Amino acid sequence: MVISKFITRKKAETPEETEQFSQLPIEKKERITEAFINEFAKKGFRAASMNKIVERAGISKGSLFNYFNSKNQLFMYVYKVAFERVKEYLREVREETKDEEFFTRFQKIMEAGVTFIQKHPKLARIYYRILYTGDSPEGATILRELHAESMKFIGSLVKQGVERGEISAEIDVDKAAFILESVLNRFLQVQNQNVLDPSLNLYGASSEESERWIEELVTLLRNWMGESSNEPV
Amino acid sequence: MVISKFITRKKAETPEETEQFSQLPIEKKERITEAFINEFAKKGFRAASMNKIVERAGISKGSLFNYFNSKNQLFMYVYKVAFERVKEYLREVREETKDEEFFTRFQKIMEAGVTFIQKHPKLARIYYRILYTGDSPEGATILRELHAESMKFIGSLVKQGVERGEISAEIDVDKAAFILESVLNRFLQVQNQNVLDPSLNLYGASSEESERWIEELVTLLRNWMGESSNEPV
DNA sequence: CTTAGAAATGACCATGTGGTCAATCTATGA
DNA sequence: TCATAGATTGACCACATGGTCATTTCTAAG
Repeated sequence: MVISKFITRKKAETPEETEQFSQLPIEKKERITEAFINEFAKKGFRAASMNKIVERAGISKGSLFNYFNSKNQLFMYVYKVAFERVKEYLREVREETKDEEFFTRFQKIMEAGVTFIQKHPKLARIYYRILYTGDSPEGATILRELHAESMKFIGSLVKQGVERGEISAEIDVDKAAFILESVLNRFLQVQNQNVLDPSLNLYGASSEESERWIEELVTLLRNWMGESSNEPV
Repeated sequence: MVISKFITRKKAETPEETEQFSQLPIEKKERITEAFINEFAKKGFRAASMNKIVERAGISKGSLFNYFNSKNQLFMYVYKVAFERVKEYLREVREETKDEEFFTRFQKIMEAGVTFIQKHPKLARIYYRILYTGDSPEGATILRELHAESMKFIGSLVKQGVERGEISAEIDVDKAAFILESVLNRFLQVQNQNVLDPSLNLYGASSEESERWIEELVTLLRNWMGESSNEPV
């Protein structure tokens, strides 16, 4: 019966939405997508229940499996949606802060990150979940892409900062990018995960509190790595 | 039948090992614990299968549920074991590097982290998993404790560094600790999660490569925040 | 109003889950 | 040798899972 494995396979599993699903009325599509995101954000991939999703979305199971061939494909679709939104957002921020001085720019990027998480906490949860559960191998692929983009983004900022003389010229660009990316990532993480936040009181903090934190962090970083710093070893 | 809920409850669920389990021959205990760790590291809490664990450990299901009252309690036990080992390790490193200069100390701590992950990759996986799955609420409690410890640890290092004049005195200790902790954490994360490592080539890197990376990172940090740095704003 | 084709449905399936417990085995002491 | 108490077992349970598909419902053209 090995052959049947190949014969009965319906379609390749792509992250793309099925034709049938894409042709649905927008309102219904959105309601369903919302239900997907909620369930995956709450439970992660593996524990997410197709039955619950069906229930939340108010459609029948048969329909769901007409729209998507498998749980995996459904997840890939959700993930792709989230991914696109994040990329879009990154692009906007980069454009908006194009002419700012390096550290001001970095500060605004951090603030934008906070805003994004506050606006889309569910998507953030999905992102942070997939990172470590590693449930869905294809998800990992997309994630790698996303992360690479983020590193490239920060890396280019740093390089530009050096060229403009806003950052000490002798600095190792890659390492500096790594450090900045670490701080940025960690900060957003703490905003999103109360587990990590026993003493900082940043989880669920107000925008004002977050912004003050960011400002102080950036001030610190600026004094450390700003171009007026001492000569390197 | 609400009452039965309380009457039939066997024991409070503590992370402690059961009396019965603790009295097992050490060899058997270790074999079983190993099986636990393997399964949880591979699948995470929710997807880990008690049946598989039983199979791996070579014991019967009845025995397993004699040793631990529930999957949750079993997980708590495993987690506690891992937690103790990490704490123990942290303590050692702190003691060993007591008299070093701040940045040298920080460097050694990073190296120690890498070593730990290389020695106990499974435990690291469990740690990184539980972070975001949030499956087990009690697990989150322990995790918070661990993280708080790590922050306290780095915080005290920084304070000491300032007192000794190895770090610029005007620096905000909390923020500096946050930054250092971010970098440390991120670095270890990248070592452990290939998803995060598209360009850095640190995942599964040799000790030598890791150490060179660490050295360069620390050099950078030292030049930025070392006491010979420029005056703060 | 009829009817053909598409869309939606939910009962159903095999499989796997965490957890139980009466029956069996084992080791010790008399 | 037997009796007894504790440890060990695995068949068994109710339930949930992802996925299927024969049937019903909807829709729109003739």
